[in-house]
Amino acid sequence: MPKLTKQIKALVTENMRRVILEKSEELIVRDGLDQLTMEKLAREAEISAGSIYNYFRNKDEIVAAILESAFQRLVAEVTAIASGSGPAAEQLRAVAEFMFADFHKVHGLHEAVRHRPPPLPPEQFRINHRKLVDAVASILRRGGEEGAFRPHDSLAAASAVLGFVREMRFDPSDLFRGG
Amino acid sequence: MPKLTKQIKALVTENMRRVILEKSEELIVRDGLDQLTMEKLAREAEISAGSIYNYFRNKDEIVAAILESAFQRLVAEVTAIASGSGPAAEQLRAVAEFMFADFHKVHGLHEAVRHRPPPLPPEQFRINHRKLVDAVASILRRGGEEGAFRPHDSLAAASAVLGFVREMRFDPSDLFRGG
Amino acid sequence: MPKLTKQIKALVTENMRRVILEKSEELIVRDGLDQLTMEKLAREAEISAGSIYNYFRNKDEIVAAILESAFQRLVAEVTAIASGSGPAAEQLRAVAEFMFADFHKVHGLHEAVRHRPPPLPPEQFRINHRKLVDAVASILRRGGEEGAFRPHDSLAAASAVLGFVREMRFDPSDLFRGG
Amino acid sequence: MPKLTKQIKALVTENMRRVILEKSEELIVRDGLDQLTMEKLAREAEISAGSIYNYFRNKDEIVAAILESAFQRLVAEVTAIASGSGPAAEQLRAVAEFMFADFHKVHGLHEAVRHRPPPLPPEQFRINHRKLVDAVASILRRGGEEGAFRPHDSLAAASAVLGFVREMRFDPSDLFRGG
DNA sequence: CATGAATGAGTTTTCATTCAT
DNA sequence: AATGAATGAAAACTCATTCAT
Repeated sequence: MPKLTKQIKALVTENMRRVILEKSEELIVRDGLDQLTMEKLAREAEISAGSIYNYFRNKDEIVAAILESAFQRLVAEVTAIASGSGPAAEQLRAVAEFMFADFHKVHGLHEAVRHRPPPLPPEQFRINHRKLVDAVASILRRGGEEGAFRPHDSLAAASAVLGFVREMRFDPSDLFRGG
Repeated sequence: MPKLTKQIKALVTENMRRVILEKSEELIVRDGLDQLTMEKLAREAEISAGSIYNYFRNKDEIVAAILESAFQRLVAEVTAIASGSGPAAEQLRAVAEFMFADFHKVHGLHEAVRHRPPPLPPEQFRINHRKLVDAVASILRRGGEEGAFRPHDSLAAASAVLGFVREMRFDPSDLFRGG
Repeated sequence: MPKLTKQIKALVTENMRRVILEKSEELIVRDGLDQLTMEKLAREAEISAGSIYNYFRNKDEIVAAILESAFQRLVAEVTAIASGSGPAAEQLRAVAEFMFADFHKVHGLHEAVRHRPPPLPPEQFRINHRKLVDAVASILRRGGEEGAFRPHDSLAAASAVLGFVREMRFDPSDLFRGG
Repeated sequence: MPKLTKQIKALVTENMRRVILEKSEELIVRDGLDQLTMEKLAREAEISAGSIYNYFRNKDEIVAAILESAFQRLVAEVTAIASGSGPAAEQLRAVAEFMFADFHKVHGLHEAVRHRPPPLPPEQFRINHRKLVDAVASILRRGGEEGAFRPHDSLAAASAVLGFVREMRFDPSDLFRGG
């Protein structure tokens, strides 16, 4: 029993953490980081403000966890696409489509958080970002070999692709109108 | 005398505004918008916190002024490059180089401010951003005519270029290493 | 338990609100509204300044609550006297006595607050004030019927009575010395 | 010349003081005491904020001077009426009419100022107020002798009269409608 | 004397975090 | 663990008063 109880407790705890993170992310994406108060988060997660501190040491830890998880989600998805089969051009389109929906959020989160003392561990960010670039680069490289893309520096091109997608969110409606 | 005095005062005032804006920008770029306190700004500008209010109605007005001025600086420079003579490819490189140094700051400012209530007038931002895209697009278009660039949708391509430059700042050191 | 706990909490909360209001009123009456700071009030109520905001949204809400409650107290008492039995002359004396002690405070509060933006809802004030005038007028009317008072316009006379009492506080010691 | 110059200067100074007082009074009556800032007053009096301090030691001194002067105006007028000829009943009506217009202002000022540290010299206020009561009382007394008024305690009655007039301003429109 | 920018103390309000229950 | 009131450290902004020019 004690063992089982412990496991259950761990599950409940993990679930609680997840709920808190999800609500936080939702609120940050919707209203911005500086509009996120512990009270608001507590209300949204349907617990008390004090209880949050049973699951996270402080607010910064929550934000860090969100960033990490959101970025990992993105990296995982893009990596999965890249390691699938099919023509590189198709994969690139798939990546763009997914990122267009999700990258926005992830990078919005990161921007929101870039300048906080202490700056959230940039190392982790670097690693994740590099994985992302690498995944896209691998698609581009393969596309080059397939003859689908012109010769290029695939890392630089990957950055261009990522940057392009990010740029879209500023005003997608204005673009693609010919010119 | 009164006339002269008035002119001098106006100069001093204008200078004070400039100093405050410069210091604010510096601090925001360095530490982020939510780390900018009036006290800190006052210390940096070597005046008292209360004095700032002789030059700006409130904090938001300062931020708005910074954004506007920084963006205008960027737009002005890029537009100047675009309207110069010389091969499009050269101009594009010049734009990229300038933006690589400056865009970072400008867009960092904007990101820092994007989620704040009340959001700085987005209309003005749209207008400036559009000017930027247009300037780059005009270079690309001319480059197309010159045969330097492949056929493309120049507005979309301009976005890609801008996005590319923006992306660089995440980790420029990692890129351009071949691939 | 939760139910009981909730009830107790509600009681404690209500008590806290009452304490805050009482102290505020005391301070306003003693030192005037513009001498009432949240810090001073907190000290007096033996809590922290921040805690007050658990019970009232802001300072204005406190002032409004005080005014409303103080005026209602007065109106209730005077109405009670007026609706009792006994000769009108006696009632009038009772009203005057009570008001002499209390009206001072109530109107002091109102005076203190009359010129503040935003002015507390004047409609509520009008309603309360009218109830007061009506209560006194009813006494006077009955006194007229009883032959205790000369014929008069009872609303106007009620105003005179109220005004008389109010005037007293300026210098009660000087009056009633014959003349 | 020095003598003449000195006189002229004195006149100018006196005029300046008058202007400042008039504007202050105007602003206090219109917006309330706590809305009166030195900057606002300076703007209204068409001088600079700093200059005011050449004519008054500080803000409190201005307020005190206003009160004194306003009250004296009232006392002077009422005393003049009381010492005139004509039936007491007429005089009483004249007093009421004048006060209805002016008392409001004067007492509004006093209320606005009653609770300030240091409390403006209450002694002066007492003296003025007593003069006012006396003037009205003298009318009432003479009216008694003339047989126009019933026998009464004239000091107390004077207070009633003054209070009645003061009361009017709360809601004159509602009164005198019969009852 | 006039000016008006500079000051700095003071005020309201917010919010992450703690802790008694 | 859960709760939610208490705290206290900011933060933005105001304003009477001073003082160099």
